[in-house]
This record gives sequence, structure tokens and C-alpha cells, in this order.
Amino acid sequence: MSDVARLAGVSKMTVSNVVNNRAGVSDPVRRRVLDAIQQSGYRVNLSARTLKSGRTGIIGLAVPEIHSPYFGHLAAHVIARAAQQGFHVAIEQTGAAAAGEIDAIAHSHTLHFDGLILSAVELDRADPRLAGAAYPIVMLGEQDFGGRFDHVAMPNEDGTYAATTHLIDRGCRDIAIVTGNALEGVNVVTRRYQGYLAALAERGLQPDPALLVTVDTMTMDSGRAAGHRLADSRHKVDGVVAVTDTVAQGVLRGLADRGLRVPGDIRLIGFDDIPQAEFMVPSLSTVAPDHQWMAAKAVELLTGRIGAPARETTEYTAPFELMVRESTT
Amino acid sequence: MSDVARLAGVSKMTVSNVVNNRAGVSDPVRRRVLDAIQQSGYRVNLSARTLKSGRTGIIGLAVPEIHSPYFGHLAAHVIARAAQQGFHVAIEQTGAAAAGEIDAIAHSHTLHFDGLILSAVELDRADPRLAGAAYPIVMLGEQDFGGRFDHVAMPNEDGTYAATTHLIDRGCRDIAIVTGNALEGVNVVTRRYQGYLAALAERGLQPDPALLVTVDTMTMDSGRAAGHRLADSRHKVDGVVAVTDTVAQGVLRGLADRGLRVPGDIRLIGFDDIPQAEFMVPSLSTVAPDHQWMAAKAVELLTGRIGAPARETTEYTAPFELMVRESTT
DNA sequence: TTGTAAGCGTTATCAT
DNA sequence: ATGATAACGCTTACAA
Repeated sequence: MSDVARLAGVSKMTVSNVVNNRAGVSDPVRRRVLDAIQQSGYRVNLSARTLKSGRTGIIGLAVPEIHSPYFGHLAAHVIARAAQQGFHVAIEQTGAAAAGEIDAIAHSHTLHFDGLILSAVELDRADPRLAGAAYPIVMLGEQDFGGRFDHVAMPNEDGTYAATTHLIDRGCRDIAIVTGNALEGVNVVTRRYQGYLAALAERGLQPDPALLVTVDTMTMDSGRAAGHRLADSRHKVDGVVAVTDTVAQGVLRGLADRGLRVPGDIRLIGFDDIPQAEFMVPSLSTVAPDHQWMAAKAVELLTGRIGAPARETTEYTAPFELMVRESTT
Repeated sequence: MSDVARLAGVSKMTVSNVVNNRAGVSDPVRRRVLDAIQQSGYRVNLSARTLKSGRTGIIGLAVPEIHSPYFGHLAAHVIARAAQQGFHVAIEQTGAAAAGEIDAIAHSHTLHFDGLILSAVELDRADPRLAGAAYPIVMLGEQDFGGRFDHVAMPNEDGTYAATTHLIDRGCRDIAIVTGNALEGVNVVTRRYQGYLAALAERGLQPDPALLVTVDTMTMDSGRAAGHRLADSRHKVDGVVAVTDTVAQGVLRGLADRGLRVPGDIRLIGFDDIPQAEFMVPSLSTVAPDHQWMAAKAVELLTGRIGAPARETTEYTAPFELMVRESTT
């Protein structure tokens, strides 16, 4: 910057004013400075600007894992949206563990992110380590934090309710649910399970404990094992609600391993509408929350709070659509 | 830092020495300083450190799109590996366009990344804008840049050769290839096409122009359309080599749309071994490059060059394995 | 073993 | 409209 100033015959301050498009610089001077910038190949040093301003222009996005169609998809939207607002996104992987989620918060602090979008799946609202965060956090999609944070929620309960009702409408009566094993507290697993129970109850169907299949992780592998368990059990099953599309993909494969056909023998529905859902054979019916909407709201809430830290927290729930495809035909 | 120094009754410099684990600090002083750090909740300011040292500790990773199982998977490995070496990873999306790839380079500059891992799919080795980069770049996986950059290559030609040979071994004689439309120059598309041609030639099969199906983008959508074209043509086809697993997923779906069975009517093989390949119905045979190895090499090359900028460029080609699954049984 | 001084590149403030 | 100065928090070089 000193070089540019010398070249243009002005002070560093004037260069700064030109670089930042501030008013109060005469046209000829501005031109001279711009020329000097061209000539010297000058570029602002963001570290210096950050040091001075206390802002990095970077927001963190903490997700369980960036591979995983759902979070990858979401991340792509967040990155695009943040860019529109002049923010860069740094991605942290939490590994779907409470410790990783806390680490992400600490990291954000160390790296001086301006804020953090946290897709928490394990962290408890009561976790004392949550108190430490000294900058804006927006919770995305999962746990309930009782109004302590801005929150963009998934339509967990309503979505699964709609999915289960759809299976009943298609004539299913023995509907299994494949879900996580954290059936206590308020989290994605419990809320989706509640939606399933609510739909059964409304249609006068009894939930059968034998039709509750829990998995440790939300992976295709776990889903496949769940599919095996369903196929190998003596229980009649004519429909399956899977907690996520990724798990559904595994369930589908597990049923195929045992020679069961979807939708011929068993109907299957997922949750998320990952890009692959439409291309599976059979294509997967699913609950499709509006990912783009979620990303936009999350970024909007975060940048809003960066501007006004003391504002009241807000909670949004994403709209969703039921995508009916071959797997429930 | 001044606060900590005052609290511990030492100078800022001593605090710095303790924070950076430097030798030459007596044990009692070190303890006092650590206590003071605890008490005050002090954390180093990375911006200040960066400003002083000229290094950010952040490396950029530019990929066409972070959703996309292949790049998501690769990114996860790169992030993990870089973390081991004390680097953070910022992800840039290029949108599979040369302009986006150039932007990523410029961005890296602005954001003062210490280096960039660039998964270039469109950028040409002759592109003049490539000259600008004033920091280390490692090319990952695709284009050939004639030794100008450190490069971790995919086993493009050998992989497709092996895939095609495998189909021939399974009795296929009319083998189509679904690939990109950039059939000139040295890039992933041409090299994989060469591997296909080489395998046909070695087994005395004539390449049939009608069996070359090109797509604009490496997406499931494009693959599906290609599947339709193959099914609707009058040509006999008994095997398909797809340029990527993602495209293969689309081809499989496109063939299913037309009532064609894999592997019954047509055998299909992909490239990449994305996590979904194993879970597709039928499961997808594919060429499996060692992603973890690639990520590790890329990070290693980059950090090596950050340490020694003038070193000779190196080129590695990833090892691969042929995964034989149901789609070619 | 510890401390002092200067400077990394930028910008806010105040002066001209 | 433009400039001088100081400060952001840290580390290198040197002095004690």
C-alpha cells in the first residue's frame, strides 16, 4: 500500500479510501491511485484488514461429514448464499459427535470466524460447553436448543407424519421405521419417530415394537444391516419409513440382498430428497425439505446477528414437499 | 496478550514463547503464564500471527462442486489429512468451469491461502491466466499441465483399459462408452477414451462410432439421457463403460426407464468407486482409485512446496483396483 | 532466561 | 479533499 501511495504521489490513507470505494476522493486522484494499483499489482491484505477490523468475513459451517449427499448438498447452497453476502465459508467436520461439535465451536473461535452455522446432531441443549461461544451461532436442522440460538429447523415431525400417512394410504398396515437409537430428548430421531407414531395413531394402527429398527449411525451400511434384520425377522412388514434417504438407500440394498422387491414386497420412503433419490432403482419416495430455503435462512439469520448481536433469537421451520416416486407406487 | 503478561508478571515476549512452546522459558515462569492464560481465557489471534508471519495456515481446495459424491469424498480425505499437518481447508466451488477455476486461484490469493489444491477439469494448460499464481498449486486428478505443477493424477487410461477389458472378458462385444464431449487435448475425458480404445484394439474389436455417446456434464441427469439414447438406438449394445460412477448411476436409471436390465441385458461399469456404488441395485462394478492415497499425496506435495517453493515438480498417479460387482456379473 | 523495540498492512481519528 | 498518526496483536532481532 505504501508503494501504491508513493507511485500515485498520495498518502496510504487515500489509497485505502480508493480501495474501499469511499466518498471524498477527487476524480483525478482516484484515477491516479487506480493506475498505480494496476501497475504494482497491489492486493489488499485481508489479514491486516482483519486485524484492524476484528472481522474475518469468514463463516464456519460445521456438518457431521461433508461427503454424505445431504450435507454436501446443503453446504453447496450455504456456500453459494454466503458468497452473495460477501462471506466465505470454511467447513468443519464434526464426525456426528458431540466432541466434534464442541471442537467446531472452539475452532471457530480460534480462526476468528464471524459466525458459525452448526448442524448439530449430538450436542445436547444442556451441554455446559455451549456457554463458551462468544460469537453468533445458528443451529441448522437438528437438535432443539430451546430458543437459546437462532434455529432453522427441519419439518421433522410433520414430514415423517406425511410419509407414514402416505404409506398407509397406499395400503400398508405393517409399517416399520428404521431410525437412530437416540430415542430420548428432543432431536431429529425422536421428532421423526413422533411423526411416525402420530400418523399410526390417527389411522388407528398400533405401533409394533418389533417394527422399530434402530441403527447406530445414519449411514448406508447401517441401513443395509437394518434391511437384513427386517427381512430375516418373522414379522410381516409391508412398508418402511427410513429416517434419512441415505439410510433408505442402505435399507433398499439390504432388502435386495434378501431377494425382497421394492415396492412389490415392501414399500419404502425416506427423508431429505438427496439428489440420488430420483435416480435409485426403484426411485425413492421421500420427504423433500427445501434445502435452498434452509441455507438461505441460515445465512440470513447469521449475517443478521453478526450485524445485531443482541437481537431476539428466531426459529424457522423449513417447508417441505412429499415426493412420490416408484418406491411407494 | 498484554493482559496475560501483566497477570503473570512477565513480558509479552515470554507469553509468546510459552504459547509457541519454545525452549528457554523456566518452568516456574511457564506455569505462571499458563495459569494466567487459563484465568484470562486468552486465545492467540491468528490474524495478527498471519500478518506478522505471512502465513495463514489455510489451504484452499477447489473442486467443481462439493455435493457430488466423488468430490465430497475426496474433500473429506483432504480435510482430514491437512488437519494432521496443522492446516485448515477452505473449499471453493468452481462449477466445473474454467472461469471458476481461475477465480479460485485469484481467491486463494486474496484470502492469503498458503497454497491451493485444484481439481481442474476445464482449465487448459495453455491458459495464460494460469501464470499469475504466486503461491504453490497442486493439480489433483484431471488435466495434464505438462510438468508445470505438482500433480496427483488419476489412473485414467489404465483404469478404463481395465474396465473395458473386464467387459470383454465377460463376453461383451458391443461396448458403448458414455463420456464427456471434450474429446481433444489431454484431459480426463480423452485419456479415459484412449483406455477404452486401447482395450478394444488389443482384443481385435472395432470401435463403433455409434457406440460413442457424449454428454455435456458429468451428472446423473446427463447419464440418464445417455441411457435413453442407447436404449432407443437400433444398435446392439451389450456393455457400457461410463466415464464416472455418477454418470453410470444416471445410465443405469436411464436403462431402467426403458425396461432394460443390468446386467441381464447390458453390463455396466463406472469409474471412481463412489460410496454409493456398492449400494446401488444392482451394485456397480467400477474402477476404484485410492482416494485416501490421492488426498494424502496432494496434501504432502502442497505442504512440501510451501516449505520449499523452488523444488522440482512431481507427478504421481494413484493406484487403483477393479471392483467387480453385480452390474457386470 | 527474560525484556525491549520495531514492524507486519490496514484503517479510525483527527488535523490540515 | 487529503494527510499524519496511532493502533489492531503478534513475532523477529537484538539487548540485558
